[in-house]
Amino acid sequence: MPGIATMTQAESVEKIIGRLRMCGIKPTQQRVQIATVLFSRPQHLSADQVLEQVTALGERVSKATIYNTLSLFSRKHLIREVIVDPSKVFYDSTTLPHHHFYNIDTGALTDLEAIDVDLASLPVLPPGMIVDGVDVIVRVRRASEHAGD
Amino acid sequence: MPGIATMTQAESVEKIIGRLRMCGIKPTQQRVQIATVLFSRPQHLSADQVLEQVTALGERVSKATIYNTLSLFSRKHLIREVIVDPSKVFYDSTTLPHHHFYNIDTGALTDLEAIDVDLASLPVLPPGMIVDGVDVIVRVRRASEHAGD
DNA sequence: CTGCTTGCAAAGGCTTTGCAGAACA
DNA sequence: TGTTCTGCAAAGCCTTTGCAAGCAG
Repeated sequence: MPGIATMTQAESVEKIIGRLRMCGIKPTQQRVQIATVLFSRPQHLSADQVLEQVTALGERVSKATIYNTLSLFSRKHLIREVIVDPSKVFYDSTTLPHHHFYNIDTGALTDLEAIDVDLASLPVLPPGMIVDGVDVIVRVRRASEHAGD
Repeated sequence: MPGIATMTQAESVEKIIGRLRMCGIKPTQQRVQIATVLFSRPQHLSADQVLEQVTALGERVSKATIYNTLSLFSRKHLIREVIVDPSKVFYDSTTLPHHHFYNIDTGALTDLEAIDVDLASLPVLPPGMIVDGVDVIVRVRRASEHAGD
């Protein structure tokens, strides 16, 4: 165990393993490391940032595995993909329903829980279709920013 | 003027030029062609689809120009970028406020106007920040679809 | 005419893939 | 021990960029 292990709740490794198993995910070493980073606290991370943080923990996981694992976790609803920009996919470690602020200027993504989306007013879905999720992204920017070029 | 000009309201070319000028966009031939495609009816098109439709009109516009122009139009708020998937950016020719259904299975994007987003409940924004836009994407899929792998 | 635009093709960034070796049950 | 996962590197896709030639006002 690396010396910096105490920087996150490394002691909850067992909990993380349980969580993975509960979702039908085989808890390999890399997956546990990635999950440890994701669940150390609620946050939004890009694939690259996940890689950086795993590396910062003194572990080595390949980029391919990062992508595969994040994709697997999303598919299993362990985390949620938040798409704010064509080339900026974040993985949100909080699966509780909430929405997001996206700061266009800085690229920062923050949580937003006080917004109401009236799902009751949804039109009737085509037969056999179900709602998989609702994403609300409030894009904000500096007021003084130039809107055009 | 190509013979297929009547397939869309080619007669509104002047209106389109006016619209571009009103937004401070120099109405070049390519831009008018692209705008003609976009505004022929309310729709959501990817860059590639715009290129296809322009080509279908018998015109030739380079891919680079398609990208540059769509980006310019968005920046000038003539159209709106809708990001539903990391590699699926649509350009919405309807700028009236509305939201979207995204069919995960088929990739189809459709309009949705009956949803209420209670913007009044937005938390206070940091000073100097303004809301640039609110995107609501309701992701739907076939009920029988397998959720995991 | 002068500057902005276009087009081509190459470069760029992020993500996926194929296959051999390693790890897990 | 068999299957699944990992890592590397190459390939892939979409988008952006640089530069010379062309169009708009």
